[in-house]
Amino acid sequence: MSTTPDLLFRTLADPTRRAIFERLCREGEQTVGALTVRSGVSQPAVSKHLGALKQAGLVRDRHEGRQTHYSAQPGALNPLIDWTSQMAGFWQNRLDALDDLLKRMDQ
Amino acid sequence: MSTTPDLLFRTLADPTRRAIFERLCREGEQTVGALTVRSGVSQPAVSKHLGALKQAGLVRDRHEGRQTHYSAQPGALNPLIDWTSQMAGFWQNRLDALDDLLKRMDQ
DNA sequence: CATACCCATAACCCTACGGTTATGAATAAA
DNA sequence: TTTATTCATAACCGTAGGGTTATGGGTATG
Repeated sequence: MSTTPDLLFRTLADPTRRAIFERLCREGEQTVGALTVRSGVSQPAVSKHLGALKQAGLVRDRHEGRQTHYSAQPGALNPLIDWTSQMAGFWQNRLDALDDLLKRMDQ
Repeated sequence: MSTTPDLLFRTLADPTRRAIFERLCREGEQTVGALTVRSGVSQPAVSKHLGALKQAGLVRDRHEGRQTHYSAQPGALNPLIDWTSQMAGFWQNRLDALDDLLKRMDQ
């Protein structure tokens, strides 16, 4: 039983937020300041996006002195993977059923 | 090169719309009227969602008399699958690099 | 022809939410 | 201790978009 992918889809729907998550996946742990550079938005905006990503379980934070390091938590993508393969599975099942039907009609 | 999953994420982010797509995947082709029943929203709302799904390539429509039949187009999920495995891949690469580093330090 | 049905579109409303600036708490540096 | 830095939160604004009702075009039915 996979948990609902609802929050995951909503969280990843925003391009800016998804870009931040992609950077964390590609480049590993980053501070808020580092993520703000070339994000195209202000530091508070980045903080809010990181908050949303954290609530969705997509990132972890680690405090060190006055800076906060964020890192991706890729296991959180599993419900998404489950959902897509489930959808593909339903499709395949109906294809198999159609195949069966055609075979029986063929006899 | 996978096409951008942006439109896909945005389209699937809405629960009502995603529920319609799920029904089409599970139960196969449906008319707008059939989809409206138990969708929890009005017929125009369903039509708008189907329009969005169609624009994202997630469904196809087929006109027959005065009714329109919609069916899921699961191949359209491929960019999503590509994106998730790419993210998982970046993660794995960085893990491998760390592993290498630890091995070299161990010598 | 008149009527009923199915769907799409238009016009509108309202909320969610992504952006901003302002500010403060916590920590490092002078 | 004073000053500077880093981040999070608050308060606010504007817009995108999902909901509704109203309506019309196209097709089947009486």
